[in-house]
Amino acid sequence: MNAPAKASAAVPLLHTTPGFEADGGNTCPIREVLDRVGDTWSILVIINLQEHSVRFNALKRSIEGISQRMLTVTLRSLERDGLVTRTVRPTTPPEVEYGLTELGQSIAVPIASLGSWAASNRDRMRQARETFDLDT
Amino acid sequence: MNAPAKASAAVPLLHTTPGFEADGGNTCPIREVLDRVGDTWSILVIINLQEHSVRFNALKRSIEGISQRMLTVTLRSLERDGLVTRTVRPTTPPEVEYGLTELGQSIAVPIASLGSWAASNRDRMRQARETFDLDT
DNA sequence: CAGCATCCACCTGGATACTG
DNA sequence: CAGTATCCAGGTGGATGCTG
Repeated sequence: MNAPAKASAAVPLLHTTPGFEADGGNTCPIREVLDRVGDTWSILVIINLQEHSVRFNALKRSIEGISQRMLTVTLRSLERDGLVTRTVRPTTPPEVEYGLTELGQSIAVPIASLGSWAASNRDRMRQARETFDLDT
Repeated sequence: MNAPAKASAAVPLLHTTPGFEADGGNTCPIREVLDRVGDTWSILVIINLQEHSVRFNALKRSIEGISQRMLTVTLRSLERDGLVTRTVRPTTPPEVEYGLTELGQSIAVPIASLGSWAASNRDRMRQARETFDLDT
């Protein structure tokens, strides 16, 4: 997909798994990414934009429970990180369409695989919880 | 920090991507999983346990910046969710080993792929940020 | 329609001190 | 060694009301 050319240059590896190098001062890559995308709504927004661009209120309707404020904040943050595009058509009333950038599309892939895991295993996690809480 | 066990019901699909179904009342699977694993330390702990079991203080040393409290809390939470095992050997001083369950090993896979993405693309995200902030 | 502004309750996680 | 207990600052996100 993207050129991983300069990969192992800068960061000293403390772990073998890519993306989890701890380095002095800098957070490891995956923490940095999760700090931006690991909030309550970002991932849901990304998934909802994966197939096609969507307008603000349509997006709001498709993500159950999200407030207007949080949708705005989340979209702004994703746009800032280069994952989402914002297109305004100066009609009346205005139409604003949000879509994924190439970068946004690419992160949707690993996110989707985490989603698959979640769909297959959340019941197992729930059961583990109940069992654990019984022993308390 | 306790969540009373609530109803688990059949979930209607609202989106096509597995793991992202929105449903009334129930959170979609991936949000439920991220609510447990998306905190500051869980993922780092999982990765550090992936290769072999590790004792408490060794784990603490290998995760830069984690406090004793947060390591305890995180491990307890992961154990509760059935991702981590805790083995106590009643020696003096006590030895406590933490390792991944089968479930824990399986989630490490999608997490690792997200880690790869992060390693390859965090620079792009950083650049997007800088560019965005300049226009503001 | 697509926001922004404000106020605020809650939760996360850091610092610190003490224990079997 | 492997925790527990307590206190507290800062951030996250909900509710509400107003605008071009």
